[in-house]
Parts: sequence; structure tokens; C-alpha cells
Amino acid sequence: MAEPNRSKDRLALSALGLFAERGFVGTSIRDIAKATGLSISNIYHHFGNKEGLLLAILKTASERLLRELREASDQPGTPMERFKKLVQTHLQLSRGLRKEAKIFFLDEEHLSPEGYRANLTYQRDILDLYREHLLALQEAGEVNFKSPTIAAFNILGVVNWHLRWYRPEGQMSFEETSREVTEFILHGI
Amino acid sequence: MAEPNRSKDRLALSALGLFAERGFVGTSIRDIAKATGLSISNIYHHFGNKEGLLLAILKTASERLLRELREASDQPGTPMERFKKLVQTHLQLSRGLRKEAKIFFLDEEHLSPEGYRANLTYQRDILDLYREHLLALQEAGEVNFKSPTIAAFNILGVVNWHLRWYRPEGQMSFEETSREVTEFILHGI
DNA sequence: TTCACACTAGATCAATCGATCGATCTAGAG
DNA sequence: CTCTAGATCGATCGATTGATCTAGTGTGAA
Repeated sequence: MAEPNRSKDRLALSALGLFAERGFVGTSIRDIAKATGLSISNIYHHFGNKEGLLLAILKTASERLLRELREASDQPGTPMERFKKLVQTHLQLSRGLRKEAKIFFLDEEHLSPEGYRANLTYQRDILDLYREHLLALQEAGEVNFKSPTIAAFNILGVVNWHLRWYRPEGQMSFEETSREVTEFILHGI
Repeated sequence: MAEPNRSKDRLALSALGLFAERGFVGTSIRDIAKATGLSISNIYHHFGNKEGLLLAILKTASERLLRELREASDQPGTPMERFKKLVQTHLQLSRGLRKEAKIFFLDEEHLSPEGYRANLTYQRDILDLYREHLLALQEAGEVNFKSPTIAAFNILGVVNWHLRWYRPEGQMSFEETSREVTEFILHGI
């Protein structure tokens, strides 16, 4: 086996694109197999079932997102500087993880209870990261919200909505929208 | 016919609940028929096809939402007062239209081109309403964003995210979260 | 060489899908 | 009393679904 897990990776990559485009239920295992040129059996061999394939994609993406967000916001600096870095990094990463993010918020209701729980945990981890930073800001007193939790939800709303409406082919550049979104958040808290 | 369109309304109501719970693709026309106790044929008789049923629900809800938002924000007052009223009304209405709103943002990719376009138009109408108000605020000079469009997107992100995470059965009251969300938005702009 | 195992293909399964059919029922118009 | 339009029914269509089964591959260890 010169190229280990090549089929597995190809399946995951094709599935990512198809899930993002047509949704989980809207994509059949035959679509995925056909897109890779492999047979259906590979999906069941490598991922157990259709949901296993989705969860594998979600796991990889969310772990990477959380890790990179932690790294970026763990740099030295004032609480406000670190929080700003967190938001900016989140926006930038979401840009590269458009498809993954779309899957994330799309097909929750078609997952098994275990899959749903895993999905929820990934989202909660991101929320908690924001809550930590917001709590630090609140203790520093530079801030005018009462509940760090609600503030974290509001921020996630703005950030996640951004990857919903932002179109790279539009007239507004990513840097332009990203700066405006960041300022909205910084004023909001 | 003592009760005109009763079957039609019952179908739409059942479909609303099922679509919100399991998604459009995740709900079969058999599920809807079974939930109402009527036969499958009624759906095709009253709505043409499965998508027609969804679009009918979407149309009713979005027209009502837009109308009530216009009414609420057309009251006399300063631009800021009217804008605040708009946001508060939006939050309140979303609370009563939870299911409809969920459908709205869920299954876009499974619609026909015409259905997708209709869906997009409804969302654009809301966006434009916000842009009008934000433009008035910008001209009044009380505001620190550059693009009313981006600001409108940000606000919609916060409002729509609210109906995603807010749980009536949780410990936080609706009034509490609503106030906090509104303040976040008002500071953000 | 032999054996075990990871990997892959293709045929096939029962279940379910959206949609359509002709037939029947009901209510009101003329 | 007849005619018609709309509402509703159960049966059924072909297609597709996720999943499984069998039958091989090729590779590396013993």
C-alpha cells in the first residue's frame, strides 16, 4: 500500500463537497461512490455507515478549528487584544472551512442521538472558548454585557452568519467585510 | 362545505411541524398524510407537489413577518427609536414563528430554482427593511459602521441565531435574553 | 509457499420515496 | 332531478434509498 488511506481520504473529500452542496440526506452513498470512482463497499469498510462518514468529516474539521483558535488566542497580550485575535482568526478559518461549517449547521436533525451529541459537543467547545475570553474581559471591566454566555452566542451568530452571506465572487473583499464584522462585535460587547 | 379549506390548513399545519422537526427531505408525504389522517392525494390536490406545500408555508409566514415588521417600525419617533422597535419586534415575532424560521434557513438546497428564488426574495425583503433603517441612522450620524448592508447582515445573524440557541424551557427568560441581544446590536452599530 | 487480513467490486436486499392513477363522495347550480 | 366541480380515497407506479452479502484482489508476515 504505497498511499495509505488514499481511498478513505478521497471518500471523505468527495463526501464533504457533496454534503455541503446537497445536504446529508440529499446525498446518497451512490453519489459519493460515483464521485470517487470507488464502490459503495469502501464507505462501509472505512466509515461503518453513512453517518460515520459525516461524523469523521465533522470531527476532523472541528478539532482543527478548535485547536487553531486556541493557539491564536493564547498569544500574550491584553484580554482585549487576545479576544480580537480570536474573532479575526475565527473569521479567517471559517473562510477556509466553508463547506465543513455548512455541514455543521445543516443536518443536525438527521443524525443519530450519538452523532447529534458529538456535533453539539464540538459547538459547545467553541462557545466555551468564547465564554472564557468574555469572562476575562468582564473582569477587566471594559465591557457592558451582563451575560458572557449570551454575548458568546451573539458573536457566534455574527461570525457564522458571515460565512452564510459572504460570497467571494461578490464586490466586497474578504478583508473589508471581515474588518466591519469585527468592529461590530467589538462595539457590541 | 361548512369548513372551507380545513383539510388544506390541517395539512399545512402538520407539515410545518414535521418539516421543522425532521427537515424537508427527512419528512415524507406519507408522514404528513399520516399525521393529518388524510390521504396522500390531498397534498397533490391542494399544493401540487411536496415543494408546493413547503412554499405555501414559507409564503404565509414570511409575508406576515414582513408586514408586521413594517407596521411596528413605521410608528412615529426618532430613527433610533424606530430601529430599536424593529429589532425588538423581530425578536418577539421570531419567538412565535420558531418553526417557520427553522424551515426558512434549513432546506434551501433541496428546492427547485423557482422555490429557491422565492425563498431568497423573502429573506432579501427583510434585509432591505433593515438597510433602510440603518441608512436613516447613518445619515443622522449617530452610528459608526461604514456599510449598512454588512450591518444589516450582522443584525440578522444575531437575531436569527437567537432563535437557534434560545430554549424556552431553559433558565433564562425570553425578556432577559431579548434585552441583552438588543443591547448587543445597539452597541454594535 | 502458505496464511491472514485489509481492501475492493458488483450483485442484491427490503424499505421507502415522490408521484400518479381511476374511482368515489359531496355539495351546490340550473 | 341532473349535471358538474372539487375533494378524497386506496392502490400502484418506477426509481432510489441505506445496507448487506459474496467473491474476489493484493500484500506482508510466518
